[in-house]
Amino acid sequence: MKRVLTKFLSGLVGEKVTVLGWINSKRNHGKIIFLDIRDRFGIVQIVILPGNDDYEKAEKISIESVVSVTGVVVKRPDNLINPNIISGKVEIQSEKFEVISPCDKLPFELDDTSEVSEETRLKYRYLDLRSKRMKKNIVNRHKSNQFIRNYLSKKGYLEVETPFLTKSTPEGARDFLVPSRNQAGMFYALPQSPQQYKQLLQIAGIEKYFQIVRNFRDEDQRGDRQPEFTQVDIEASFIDEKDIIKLTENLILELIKAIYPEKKLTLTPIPRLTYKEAIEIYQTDRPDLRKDKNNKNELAICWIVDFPMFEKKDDGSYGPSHHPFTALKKEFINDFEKQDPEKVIAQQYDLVINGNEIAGGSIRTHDVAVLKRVFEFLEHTQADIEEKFGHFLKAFMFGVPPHGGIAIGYDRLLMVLNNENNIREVIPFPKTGDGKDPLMDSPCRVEKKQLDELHITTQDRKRKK
RNA sequence: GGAUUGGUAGCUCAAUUGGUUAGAGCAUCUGCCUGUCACGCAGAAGGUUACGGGUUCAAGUCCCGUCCAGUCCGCCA
Repeated sequence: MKRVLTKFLSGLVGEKVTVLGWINSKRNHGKIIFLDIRDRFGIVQIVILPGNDDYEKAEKISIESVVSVTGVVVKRPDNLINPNIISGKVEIQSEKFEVISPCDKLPFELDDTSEVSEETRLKYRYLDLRSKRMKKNIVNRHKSNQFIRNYLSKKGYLEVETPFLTKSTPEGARDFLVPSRNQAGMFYALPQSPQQYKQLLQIAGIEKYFQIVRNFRDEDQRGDRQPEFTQVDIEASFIDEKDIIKLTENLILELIKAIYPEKKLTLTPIPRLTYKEAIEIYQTDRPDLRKDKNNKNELAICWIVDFPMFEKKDDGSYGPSHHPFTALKKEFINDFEKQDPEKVIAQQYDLVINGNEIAGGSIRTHDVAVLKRVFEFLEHTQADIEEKFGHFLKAFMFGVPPHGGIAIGYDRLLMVLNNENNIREVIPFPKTGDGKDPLMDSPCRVEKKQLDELHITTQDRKRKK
C-alpha cells in the first residue's frame, strides 16, 4: 500500500493507509499501546489493542526504530484531540505493524537536545538532526536558499560556480592546501572567497553574478566561525555603493518577511553609520542597536560605511584593512599616497544585525593604474606584484567595467534568524572548535602510499618540553 | 599561540571545610496498568569520579603534568 505522510492524515478519516517513519514515543498501558510515528512533517498516534497479531511486537519495539503501520484513520473524540501534533484530530487503528529497522539504545535523548553536550551531539549528528529544532533549522536553510536564488535570479543575477581547487592567496587568512599529484611539490589552495573569480566574471561581461558558495579559512574557531562556511556572494558591474546596499538590504528584508515573519525591525529605515561615527559612539564597528536584547524576535539592522582603506600592522607599515582591490572614495584617488594613511577612506560597507557582522563588501578599483599605485603603496615590489597578482592585473588590461559587490555570511545570518547562539546549529555537519569532525573522525592519518603519490613526507608535531 | 571555565552512571547534574557504602532526574531492563500523548506506579541494574603522578591517616574535592571540550584574546586581506 502506498505511503501517506502524517500531514495529510487528518483529511483521510475512514480510509486505510500506511505510514512509515520512526517511533517518536511509546506509551504502554498494559491493555492498550500508543505509538507516535514521526516522519519529516510531524507525528501521528497509532493505537494497538490486545488480540492484534502484532501486539507483542509493539510491546517490544524500541524508540527511534523505523516501522511501517497500516490501519484505518479514525477521528478522535473531541476530548482526546491533541492540538500539538499535525495529525492531532485523528489517529490510526493499527492492523499491520512491521519493524523495518530496530533502533539500539540511544546515546542521548532526542526530545530536547539543547542541553546535551555538543561533542556528543556531533558524534551522533544523524540522531541530533532528528530533533525538531535541528529539522527546523535545516528546513529554514533550504527555504532561504530557494528564496535567495529566486530573488536574485528575478533581478537578473546569474548563479555561476567557481573552482574549489584554486591558487593560494598571499594575503588574508591561512589557506587550506591541496597537494598536486601531477606536479610534485605544487599545491592548490581552497578558496577563502571567490573574490578574484567574481571580479574576473565582471571583466568577462557577466554583469550580475551570485553564488551560494563554500569558503575555506584555516584560522582558529569561534562560535560564529568555521573552517568551512557559506557565503551568499554577489558582484555586479556598472553599479555604485548605494546600489549594492539597496540590493542587499531588500534581499534580506524580503527574506525575513517571507520566511521569518515573526521578526520585528527596531530601526526603519535601516540606519547608515560611518565607521568613524560607530567607533566614536559605540566603540565598535558592529554595534548591537537592539532596544530589548531579551526579545528574541527583535532585529536591529544597520550599515557601517566609509571604512578606512589602510590599517597599521604590527611592524608599523600599512596593510589593506579589507583587501587591496577595494576602491578608494573618489576624493582620495588622486593623492592618497600623500595623505595620512589612516584617514584614507574606502568605498567599503558592512551590514550588522544585532551586533553580528553579517555582510561586507566594496566597490572595486577597475583602473589598473590606481590598483598598481595601491600595491606600490603597500610596499610590494614590481616582481612581487607580478608573481602574486600578475594573472589578475593582466585581465585589467582588457576592458574592465566599474564593479563592486558584497558577501553575506550566510551561516551567521541564519544563526541570528533562527535564534541560535552558534553557527554550528545551522550547519548540518559542522566541525568542533578544533576543526575536527567527531562523526567522520576527520582529519585523520592517511596511508603511506597516498602520501608517496603526493610527494609528501610528514613530520609529527614535536612534543612540548 | 595565550587566557579562562569545565570533564562524576548512557544523558543532564549534585556531593558542606578533604571524612560513612559517590546521589538524583531522565534513558535502559523487569513487573503492574484500556485513552495516554514528555502516560503513570513499583523495583532492578548501571561508576577505573577523563588519564598519570603527588600531598594526606583519609582525595570526586588540594597540588603538578597530559588529554578532551566550551568561551574569549591573538588570528580571521
